[in-house]
Amino acid sequence: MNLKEFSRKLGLSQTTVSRALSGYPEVKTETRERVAEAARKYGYHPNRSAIGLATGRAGAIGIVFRGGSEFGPHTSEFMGGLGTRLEEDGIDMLLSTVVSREAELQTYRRLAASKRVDAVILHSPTVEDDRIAFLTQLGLPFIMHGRTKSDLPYHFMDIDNFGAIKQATGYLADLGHSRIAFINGQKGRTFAEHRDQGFRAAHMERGLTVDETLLGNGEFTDEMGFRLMAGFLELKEQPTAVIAGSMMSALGAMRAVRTAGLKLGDDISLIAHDDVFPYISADNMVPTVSTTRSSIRAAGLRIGEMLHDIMDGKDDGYFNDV
Amino acid sequence: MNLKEFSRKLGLSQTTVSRALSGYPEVKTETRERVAEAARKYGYHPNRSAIGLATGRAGAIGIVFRGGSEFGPHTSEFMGGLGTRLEEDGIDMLLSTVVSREAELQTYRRLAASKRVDAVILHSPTVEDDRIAFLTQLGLPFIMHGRTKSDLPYHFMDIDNFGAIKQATGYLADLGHSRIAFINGQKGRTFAEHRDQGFRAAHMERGLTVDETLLGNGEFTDEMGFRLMAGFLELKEQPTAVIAGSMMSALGAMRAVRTAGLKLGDDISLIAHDDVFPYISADNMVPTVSTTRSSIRAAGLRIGEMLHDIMDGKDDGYFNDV
DNA sequence: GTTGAAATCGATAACGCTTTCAAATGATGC
DNA sequence: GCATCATTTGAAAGCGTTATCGATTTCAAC
Repeated sequence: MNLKEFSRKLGLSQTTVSRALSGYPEVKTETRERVAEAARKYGYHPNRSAIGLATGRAGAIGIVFRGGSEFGPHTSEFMGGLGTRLEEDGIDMLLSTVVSREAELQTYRRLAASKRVDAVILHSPTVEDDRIAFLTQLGLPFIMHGRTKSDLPYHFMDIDNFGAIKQATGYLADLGHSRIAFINGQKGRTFAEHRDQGFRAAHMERGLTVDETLLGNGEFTDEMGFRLMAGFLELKEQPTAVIAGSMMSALGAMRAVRTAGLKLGDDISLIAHDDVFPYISADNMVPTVSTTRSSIRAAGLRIGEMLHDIMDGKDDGYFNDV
Repeated sequence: MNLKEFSRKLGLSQTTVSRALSGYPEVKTETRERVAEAARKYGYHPNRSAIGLATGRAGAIGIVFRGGSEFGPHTSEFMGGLGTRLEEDGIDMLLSTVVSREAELQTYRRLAASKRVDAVILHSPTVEDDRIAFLTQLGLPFIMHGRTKSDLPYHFMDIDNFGAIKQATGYLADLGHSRIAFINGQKGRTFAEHRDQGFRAAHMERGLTVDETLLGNGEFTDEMGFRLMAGFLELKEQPTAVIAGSMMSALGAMRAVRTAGLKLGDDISLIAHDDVFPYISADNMVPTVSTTRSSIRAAGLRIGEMLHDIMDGKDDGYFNDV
């Protein structure tokens, strides 16, 4: 059923019905209710393509994933939060999977040119992220989940990675640990750099020196956690504590500790910093202090909120931390 | 830039350009190439809303997630595979998150009525799944990932859950185990029922009887794996082997075994059946036999393939296993 | 009663594409 | 050369909305 037919059923013009449905003020309350009622009854929903063509807005936002492998549990949680918020405004989420960074940019270009989305969300930023310049130049609005260095102003939403790791490190140091290992994220990623700085800051504040051999970078996988931890344990001077950057690397690190015949909690203390995983219980880290959870789901909700405002034209006031 | 402007630049009519770009045969090869070249050069991409309006096709498929919590690693892998395939046809994936089954159906109604998607993908089927009837009646094409009981014909894509668990169970039984525990998925889910049948079939073939107290159902979480396993270990007659339905429940089960002071591999054998998780190494299950991986990513690819055909009108021949 | 402003409503022109049908061009056979 | 047919191009009519005006109704105030 289309507007024409639907409005004829109501004995009203298309214009009035359209206005009633879109919440414009110049329609009598009584009329509006009658229209809404009929829409429910007949199950009328305006054709989204037609709306898009007439308004120039797609009513959707885009997210591009690279390799599909970025599609981990962090992402899942994030999407859940984001989707919940966007649902309220009737905005859909368009997903694209892509193989390279080059292809990612091409996708943005396509999405923008074909007007499939009104904005995109960027994730997994690197320290120098060319997407900012690209999208700015393209004129496609975006919000970055995370942060990067940029001369251009841009919207972003980030958590305090620096503070979280600084706090965790400080906690261990205050317990008397002087040899603390750190399994950090991939080198080049902004959050990893920030965490690194937090790690160092905690040391500096206490007059401790950082042993560079106790620092490791890599993906947040079980595998990488194992490899890095195993490496630390082979050092002449083993660490007495370790901070894992995610639940996954913590699992791997635990395995390495076990394999080495050591006991977690007694021989080595472990702190896992991560966002909430509903399907992995923190109890899995039994002899462990798990700190600083910053629900990534909440971040999704918040970005949804920002998106809403940006699409409404309220384009300012978001160039800062949350 | 729109078609009008773009075609003027080329000195051709909109008709010809449109045809050239959409691959219609009645356009000279030379002309087609000239158009393609110019499209690249100027970055012209047809407005998707306009195409949708003119053709009646949305160029997108929809997937609805409930609660956002269904959005686990299985899903991630699946989406990766699916997206890769759809990309080729320029079809996008539309995600919706929703809170209840009722809301899910409403979403399908909206997506269909507003012509936002051409088809949807159903996942996590229950034994009696009302979505089949609903969507059939709605006239919205769909493919179910998994299977359900239904009088109506429907497209689906499933793996051999029965066979996988039967094989795993048989393997353990042939090693001499007679008390095998089974941590299965949620009761009511089709795949869980199929797996249950496989478990029983393996016993039956060998003249073994199934001890119902060694069967457990629940979500595939670490937590649930722990709880069920801990329960099994409190029985007078403990199991000597256990099959975990997923990596997550296996992790929980391992924890329960450790907590009980037992040693995996010596006191208890464990088989984890699951699809490939790129970010959890199977090594984490050290003393474990991990069998039967059926890449869920491949399932995504396959469904993308089916979708392609269905949208092309080749609507038959898919009512069977793959 | 009039009148003028405010509140409602409607006719119609976009929006950017596809597609039908007609026209033009090119090739072929005699 | 010319009729015939195949090949290639174009003009114009939709597709289902929104948005811009203009028209009508309502109603309080004179």
